[in-house]
Amino acid sequence: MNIKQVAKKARVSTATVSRIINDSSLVSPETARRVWRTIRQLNYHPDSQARSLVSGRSRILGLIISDITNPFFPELVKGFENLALQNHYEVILNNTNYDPARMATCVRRLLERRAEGVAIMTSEMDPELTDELAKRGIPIVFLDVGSVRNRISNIRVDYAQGIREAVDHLITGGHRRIGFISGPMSLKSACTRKSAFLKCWRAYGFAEDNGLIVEGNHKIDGGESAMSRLLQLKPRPTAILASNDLSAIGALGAIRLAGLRIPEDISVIGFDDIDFGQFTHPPLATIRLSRTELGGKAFNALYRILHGDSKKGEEYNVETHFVARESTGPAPQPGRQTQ
Amino acid sequence: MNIKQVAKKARVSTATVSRIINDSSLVSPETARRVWRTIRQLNYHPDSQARSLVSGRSRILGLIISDITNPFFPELVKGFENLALQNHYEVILNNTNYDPARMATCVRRLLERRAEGVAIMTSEMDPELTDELAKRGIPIVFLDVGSVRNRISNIRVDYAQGIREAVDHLITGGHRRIGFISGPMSLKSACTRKSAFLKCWRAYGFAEDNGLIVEGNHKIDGGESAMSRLLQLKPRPTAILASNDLSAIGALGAIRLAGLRIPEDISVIGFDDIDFGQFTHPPLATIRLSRTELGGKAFNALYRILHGDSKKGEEYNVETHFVARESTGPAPQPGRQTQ
DNA sequence: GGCGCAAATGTAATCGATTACATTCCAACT
DNA sequence: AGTTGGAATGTAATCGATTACATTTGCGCC
Repeated sequence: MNIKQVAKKARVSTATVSRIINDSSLVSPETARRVWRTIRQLNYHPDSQARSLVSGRSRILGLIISDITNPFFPELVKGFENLALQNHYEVILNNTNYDPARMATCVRRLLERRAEGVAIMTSEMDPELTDELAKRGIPIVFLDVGSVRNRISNIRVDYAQGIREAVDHLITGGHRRIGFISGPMSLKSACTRKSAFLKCWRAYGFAEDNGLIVEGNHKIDGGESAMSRLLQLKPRPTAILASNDLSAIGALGAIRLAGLRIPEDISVIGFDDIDFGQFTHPPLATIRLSRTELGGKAFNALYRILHGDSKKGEEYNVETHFVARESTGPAPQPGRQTQ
Repeated sequence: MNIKQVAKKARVSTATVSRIINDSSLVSPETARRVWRTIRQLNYHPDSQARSLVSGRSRILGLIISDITNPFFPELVKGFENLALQNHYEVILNNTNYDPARMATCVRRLLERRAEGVAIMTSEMDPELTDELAKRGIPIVFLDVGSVRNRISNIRVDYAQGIREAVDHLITGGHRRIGFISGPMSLKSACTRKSAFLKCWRAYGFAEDNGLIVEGNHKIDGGESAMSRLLQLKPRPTAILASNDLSAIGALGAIRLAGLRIPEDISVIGFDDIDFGQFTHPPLATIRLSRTELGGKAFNALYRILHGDSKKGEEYNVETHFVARESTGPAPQPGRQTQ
């Protein structure tokens, strides 16, 4: 079922069939109709490998993430993929599983498949690997990476905005002792979030009190243990900001386990706005980061480079915003603090 | 950076380079070393499109699912992908978003990419589309589809086993009125689960009481509203089985909202064993369906067909098992039922 | 020394498309 | 009538690999 068989059956040359598949404008309408009928009859599907071999365009994009089972990523993938498919690109999804060696494998495979562009959101990125890609002129878009090398585009996440809104909200509610549960410091994105928090913190003139910042692991159990450490502080923090929603959900559990009430005793705010946050008890206030938008912007960045509408190395921006839900309330009166 | 340039630089023919890339046994070790050095120097990566064009093997597998943002799927994808990558296959992931038209697009794209095999776990599968694939001899594996046409392999999920274990557990605890929150009846998998429950139900000699079976939507909000309907029954059910964990989590919320305690007033059991279930309050008992295993078996089924180790149309099996957690307990004494 | 054989390597056809260039055909214009 | 031009279509080179078949080389043996 190749182009020759179609050409033969329709009594035209392969060139004509090819023209019809790609752009019928150079072919008489009558011939086009006849050939289309043959194509349908034979159920012909052009071989994209052959097409891209000669055209030099694979119509494949790579998307490299850490781990699809991390609830942060599915929406991002969906946002990227939907746009890609609409624009007739195929997406090859790569999970590095937080393993640098696997990352190298991913890049090699994308090179062999002749991917036209690559979007990357992982911590374990060896600069040599990006050079591999860059050397071949393959556009790269990083998502949420602090410092970006020359000629590599970046989608910045404006953490500061959302954090400012959240802290404003807490301060308006009378909170002054705010704890922070960070992600694992081995993860670049966790560091970025922590330093955005710290920066906001200092901007409010608060002293940097290390006891109020504890490290979790961006998972629920890490949030639980981080929170139980925070609960031992005296005076206890009246509000908690977590580096992601999973940590915050863990914190909810630890607080409840300690016999305290949310938000009467402690307010909790997460980060990301994963779906589950709406259904925790109480529903989790959070800072929304639209991952669909993040994925979509990553695709657009690549698309614009591939179509010459923009240069490599541009910066894009995704905003974050505070989402109020029932897990925050006014600070408890100092005297009434239980325990 | 193609094979010719490597051949030229290493002063050998392209055939020799090709042999070295694929299987050096026909080449003198000395030449092989020299050519490998050149390959590394030039940073040559063979073009997989060209390779598969002539070899007739794309080393691409398709994986078609409904929606990656549904927490059921990420682990399945991971299980499939990990094995595929280990065996040097590339995976093209397709989300149909529950849209039959999009499903058709997915299949067409996989045909054009000359995928060597396709694994499918969706409801919206038009038999014409599978025929398209089957006609071209592309092996297909369905995951968890009730009735399967000839020459199509199937990974069966043994729902009965897990449900039996769960119901046994409840009955041992004295429960006799057990409600069931089903998924949307528009989804084939939801129907399969419901009928497995009903079958088990009848096997225990219980009368089929339609009031005890209400339809949710496999999401949290649907579980909430289904549960609040179940709470209006008199006498109220003392235990609930849900068609998936999200529905069960919704049920937990509705029960708490009604001022009842879990498990003292009502026991709840979910289905799937998603990660979140461990962190609900109380932790959610569930019926575990290993999605990693499901994905892995799907790959193995395809792999064995592609390597001639098995025929098309074989059946595989994935077990399900009850996982006890704190959301179940003994049935409340009839007299002591509140409200 | 010549023959045969195996190991090492090369030559060229091939996969299925695209596309530059060539050809054919017919209408319009001088 | 002859020339021109453009529309429609065809011919054949090309993309980057693999591989059947051909060739070269070197060694052992009689």
